[in-house]
Amino acid sequence: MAEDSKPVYLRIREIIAASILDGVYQDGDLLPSVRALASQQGANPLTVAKAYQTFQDDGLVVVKRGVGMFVAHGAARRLRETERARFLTTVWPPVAEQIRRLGIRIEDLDTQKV
Amino acid sequence: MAEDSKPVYLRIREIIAASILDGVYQDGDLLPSVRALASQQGANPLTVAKAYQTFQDDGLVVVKRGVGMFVAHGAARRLRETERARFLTTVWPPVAEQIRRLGIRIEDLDTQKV
DNA sequence: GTGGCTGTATTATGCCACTGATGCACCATG
DNA sequence: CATGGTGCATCAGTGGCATAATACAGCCAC
Repeated sequence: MAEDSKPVYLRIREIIAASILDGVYQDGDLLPSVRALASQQGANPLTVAKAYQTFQDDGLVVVKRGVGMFVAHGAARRLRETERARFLTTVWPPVAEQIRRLGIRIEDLDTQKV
Repeated sequence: MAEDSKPVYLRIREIIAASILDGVYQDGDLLPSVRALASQQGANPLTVAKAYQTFQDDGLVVVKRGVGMFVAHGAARRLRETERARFLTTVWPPVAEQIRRLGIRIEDLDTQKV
């Protein structure tokens, strides 16, 4: 009843973004091919391509046609900044309101463990 | 690019839930009619009805056909419990992970103000 | 140059959630 | 019983998403 079943291409986008943010793929690294990631995730190559497309639009990945997709220069830093801004302005406010409304204490939330 | 554009019936569901949790409508109170809430929210009556339907399924609102919808007995308490459980198991974990991944400090988040 | 790997364009199809318009069933009030 | 308010069932339209089957274009190692 929540937001579990999001579009596949957005799910895959988050997987890629998380990998970049966590440093699995660093500046200049070669990313998994659309076909490889597709078969790994059990999705259609075009769906994966659609996920990659969103990063291309933001200039976070560079395409070398015939070779593959590479992490753009400073992608992790830029991605972290934009995601951080998006989180603070879009994600957090409703979450905070829900915390207040439900009477949840901050101490009850594991903020270190995860 | 986040979860801003959710289905209308879920948006309206949240509005109703928030009103109940905040005590705007208490046990036994008459809720706004589907048509009234629809015109107020600029939505279709059926869309509002679909939102109300989710509450009926959980026994949180009682329908008196030809009269209106009423807040069920103990609805606020039960709603708070289920929403709290859902928040802790479904909503919070990914949020916490994002906080960690983005390197956001808890002190940066307004948890009192909102 | 050939084979094999990349990303991409094209077209078509199926699916499902969401939304909407209309009409009907029910009830309180006078 | 007539009126005007309820909720609800039915049918249909729309759009986004995912998949599929091809085919094409670029690059590299051999």
